[in-house]
Amino acid sequence: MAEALVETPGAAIDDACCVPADGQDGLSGGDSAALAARFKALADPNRLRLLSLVAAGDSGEACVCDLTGPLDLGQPTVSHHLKILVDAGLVTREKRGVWAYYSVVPGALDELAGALSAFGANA
Amino acid sequence: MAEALVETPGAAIDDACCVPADGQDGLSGGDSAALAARFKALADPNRLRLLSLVAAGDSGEACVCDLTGPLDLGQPTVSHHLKILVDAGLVTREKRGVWAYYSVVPGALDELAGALSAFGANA
DNA sequence: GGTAGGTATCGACGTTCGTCGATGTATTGA
DNA sequence: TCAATACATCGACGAACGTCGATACCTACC
Repeated sequence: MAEALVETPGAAIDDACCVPADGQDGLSGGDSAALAARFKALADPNRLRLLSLVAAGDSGEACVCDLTGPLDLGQPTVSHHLKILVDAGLVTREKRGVWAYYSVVPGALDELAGALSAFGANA
Repeated sequence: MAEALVETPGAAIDDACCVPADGQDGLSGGDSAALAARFKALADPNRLRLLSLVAAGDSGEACVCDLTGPLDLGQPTVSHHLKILVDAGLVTREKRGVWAYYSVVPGALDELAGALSAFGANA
């Protein structure tokens, strides 16, 4: 890191690039797919706001009717986004009576944060 | 930039759900859009593998020809994905001679990781 | 039983995304 | 000068996504 200048031109420039391929450096296909699936659940502004609202809820939870108002979205759309967050393993659904309460899965976001930090640690 | 996460903790439950939570509890629209834009850049398995390969490169950098092989993608597609990562501010492009070297922006992924941890801290 | 309210699911629509082949641009070497 | 290489851009195609209205499901209350 921190070496901007290249090696001397001319000599090592013939086939200097395109050498590595020394085994599988990066993520495996399965790992990248699993990670990407969870990042995809976070790749929407409304879902991020849902997650924020749920985490800021009274005891870390909120019901659908609390979430339709601040988002300017219809109730089916909010329910759809919540299902995506549940399928990604980021929030859980608990039905109490008529209402459905959503809460953030403990550690799920920290796990993703750790994966991100691991990327930067290599640089 | 994307700092302020949540304030104004929710109100107490009366006898029912749906207390409108008058203020803006969660992320603002702009913050959520900015965060979602960067998560969207991570929401693809091939881009995650690109990021991993770049970070695992020789001095934290790699050129396009190093990346087309392990990914089973065409060169235009790899270039397209790299452009998305550059536009998201996650990697930088530096052209040296004929080759274009990509490297991970220091701190960019840690910033995202911090935003994720802030979500979980509220639960 | 019947009614009312909260939530999930379904079908459809327009938009965005991922991928590719073809082509353009820039740099190197003969 | 010309040819070759490395990379970016363009145009197009199919698939997936976000949103909505309509509707079905389920629980509570009369």
